Amino acid sequence: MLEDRRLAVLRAIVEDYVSTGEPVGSKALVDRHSLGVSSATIRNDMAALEDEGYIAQPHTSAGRVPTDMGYRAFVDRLSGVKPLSSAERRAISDFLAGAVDLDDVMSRSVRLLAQLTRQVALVQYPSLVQASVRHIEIVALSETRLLLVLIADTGRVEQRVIELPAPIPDEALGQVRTRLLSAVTGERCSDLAPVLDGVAEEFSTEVQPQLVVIIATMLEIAVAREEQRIVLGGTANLARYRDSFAANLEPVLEALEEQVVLLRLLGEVSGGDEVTVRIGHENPVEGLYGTSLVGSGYGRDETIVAGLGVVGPTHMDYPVSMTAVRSVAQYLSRILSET
Amino acid sequence: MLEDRRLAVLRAIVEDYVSTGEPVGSKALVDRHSLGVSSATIRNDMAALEDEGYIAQPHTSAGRVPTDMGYRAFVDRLSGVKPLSSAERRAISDFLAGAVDLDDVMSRSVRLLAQLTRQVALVQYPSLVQASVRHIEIVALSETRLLLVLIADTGRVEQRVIELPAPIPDEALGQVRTRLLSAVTGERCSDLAPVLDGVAEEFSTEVQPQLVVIIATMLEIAVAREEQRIVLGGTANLARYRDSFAANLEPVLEALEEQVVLLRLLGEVSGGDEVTVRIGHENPVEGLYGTSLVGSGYGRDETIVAGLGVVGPTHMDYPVSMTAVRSVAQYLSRILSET
DNA sequence: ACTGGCACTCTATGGCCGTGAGTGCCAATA
DNA sequence: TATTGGCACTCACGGCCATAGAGTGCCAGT
Repeated sequence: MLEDRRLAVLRAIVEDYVSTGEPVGSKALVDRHSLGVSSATIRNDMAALEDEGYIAQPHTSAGRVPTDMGYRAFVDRLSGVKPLSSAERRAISDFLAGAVDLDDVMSRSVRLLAQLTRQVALVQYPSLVQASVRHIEIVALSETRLLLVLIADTGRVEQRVIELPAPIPDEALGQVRTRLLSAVTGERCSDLAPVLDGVAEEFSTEVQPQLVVIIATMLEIAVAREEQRIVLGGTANLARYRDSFAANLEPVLEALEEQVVLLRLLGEVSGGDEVTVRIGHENPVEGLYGTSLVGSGYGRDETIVAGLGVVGPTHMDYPVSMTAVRSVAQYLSRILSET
Repeated sequence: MLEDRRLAVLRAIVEDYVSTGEPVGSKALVDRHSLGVSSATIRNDMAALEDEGYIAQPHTSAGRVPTDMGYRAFVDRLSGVKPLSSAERRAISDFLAGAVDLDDVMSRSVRLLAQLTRQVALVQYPSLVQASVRHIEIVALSETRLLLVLIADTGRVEQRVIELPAPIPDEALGQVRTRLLSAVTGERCSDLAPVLDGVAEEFSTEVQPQLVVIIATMLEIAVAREEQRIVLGGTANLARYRDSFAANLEPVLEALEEQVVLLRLLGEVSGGDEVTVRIGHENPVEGLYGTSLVGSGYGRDETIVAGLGVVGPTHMDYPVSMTAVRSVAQYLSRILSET
């Protein structure tokens, strides 16, 4: 009973602070929410909440502001599911309509997510690690240059130009192509190493050095996860904030430029298909202590292949962000599985 | 003589304002530069410069600030060539070292440019319009799905998945592939339409509908596809400014997210291999009235294929930006031509 | 357990004023 | 004629003070 109201107060504080951006006092609280008690009672509750670490005051005689711990409690126990509005449904179906290309899907997704949440959106390209090889293609560009193309069943296409140590005759290249194609088609990208082991030895010693380079490059493309690309959108939304958050955007923008950092962040919140939230100091990156990350994994046929999410100030609208992230992740999974 | 000193004063004002960020007064000017005259003389010159529209004062009894017209004069007639420092040379050669892939070259270039100028850098992918076809590849993904890959001699690789109206037999596909390959290899991308005209009619009526789709897609990739990509880097540099420029980043960030806008801007400054500058209101985009764009085209074998540049506040360091842009454009052209 | 009331604390706001940088003008000068 | 020193004037900025108001904590009463 008492606990219940305290949590209701916390929820009200979070909601008010998120919408106004200013510390919220006891009087304003009872005015805006029908809590059924007087401001004095609220004050007692607020004092208790402050003792427990859920809220804090910027200075004496100012309203209260949620702490990271407060947001955490809000997210874990208080925020209800916010259904999508019809406009949002329409936006998503519009987005579904024009999907042609994987690149296209990615850039549309990131724009959609940024628009729905009015925050910075991140979408990671499907990883090759969990994917299977649908096809490979080897094209001779010149005597000593090859183009190697690898097509995964997620629709992702990777290509790499290979510089050969020596020319390779056309008929030998044809044999190599056939042999490699039959070896890797349908295999998991992560399992290519054992499959390709020993293949070079099947061929004459004249083409072995070239073949070694080709196989090495193929493994590099398939396994090296550092190649992961992330698309970013809605950066301008950061500048919309007029509070202290906008005052030091620098570390945030810096973090957003570091692919490595982003991959690490997304990796941490995209373990499953549930929406995960990192709030303020829960972030492993110093520059992001004032921001929160809402993310989720998405996948193909029940397997998580990549992550997506949004980044914004800790005082973001979590319910909106969480439902948007969840929905887009689901739609994206559906599209991938249909392909 | 008189004209000479007035211009020297203008140059000094621009330089001081760029480095300090604050309106510059007559006294500060004579202190920091050895102009050989007293502050009263400078005041007369400044009044004249103001009459002519080169400088302005934010309010009475404040120092002067260059106008867009002042920057324009500075850029056109006053800024000397600033040679690259050894550290900068080293940065560029380091950048040259690890170039493997076209994607890699692009992302390295943009980072390099952002680092050299400490501003937002843009690099446009080489256009296909001026390029020739080095190779095409048609891969059957399933009965009714093809992957079409086009490799240009700029190193750019475009791919597109094609949904066929009906299956196409393997042997027919082989013929189509051979025919198309011989038709387009070595041709200019912009000249593909006449080359491919009538090719469909050479084949049996059963595969004609499919072939039409394939050819249409190829043309789309090669010609119509103005879907030019632009890589962007150094956005965090925008937030480094502590003056009024940082106060409204929003329109700038918005403009930077609009590929269309960026393409238009870059297109305007990358006509030739000379560095071009758009200052403040010279920009066609309202949100960029407070920014300047320094850009240049780069190319392959004397032909301009794309543009690159930097975006920053009008009070940027033009000499630094201009030399950086020029150098990177030259190095990029060299790399492309070597390929 | 809740409420009304009250004293207290601070921040934010606005007016006031002195300071100083910067200007324009003018008479004197080389 | 171009330059200079001098001088009065303007105006943003920072410090200071008083006031207003929002918000708190506490306590006694129900």
